[in-house]
Amino acid sequence: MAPPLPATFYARDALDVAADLLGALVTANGVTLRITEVEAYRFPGDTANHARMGRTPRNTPMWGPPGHAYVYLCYGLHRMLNFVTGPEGHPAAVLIRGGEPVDGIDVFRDRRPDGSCDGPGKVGAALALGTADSGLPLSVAGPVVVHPGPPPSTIRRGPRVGIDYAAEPDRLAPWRLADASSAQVGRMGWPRR
DNA sequence: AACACGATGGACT
DNA sequence: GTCCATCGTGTTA
Repeated sequence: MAPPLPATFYARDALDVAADLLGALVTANGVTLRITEVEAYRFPGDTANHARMGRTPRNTPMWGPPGHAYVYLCYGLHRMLNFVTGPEGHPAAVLIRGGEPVDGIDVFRDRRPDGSCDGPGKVGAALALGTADSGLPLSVAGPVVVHPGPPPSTIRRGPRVGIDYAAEPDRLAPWRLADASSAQVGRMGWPRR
């Protein structure tokens, strides 16, 4: 198998990294997903970014070097997986919003009985992630690893979802990207095809 | 110390 | 479409 994506892969603008992550393979706790949907959270000037108010205990991994996981608890229930991007001290990240299971299907089926993995909370569940995984590197053997994978033939772009608190123009910025031909993509919020 | 709320998902009308 | 579970986190006092 090809080596994991190196830290230099992540050391770029989050939007560029997001596009190149579509098709990549993320492995954790016995399941591998081919990434089908992502969202970029940029810096500076992105009022949807968790780091918009500065450094806090939760978002500390975002301020560290690229190529690390940022996992946080949402609504007290869902663990959301992000990949830290950009140089150290630049708190940007890509949220992994969907994936197709390509390995560990039996385990995946135990965690996602209906087979769907078309939302960030579902990705966290499918990979059995916890906040203890926040800050771990992605480019070396460990609990969470990312390998290159076959890119989509067509990328769909639309505004990010669940960020009504953000100011214009961030709220409408088309920084949500997906494999246009995958079924493991959230249905809501896309512009007309 | 109190409090409001969320980068959601599942159930239900 | 609506409702709401569930709790860590950040902000405010």
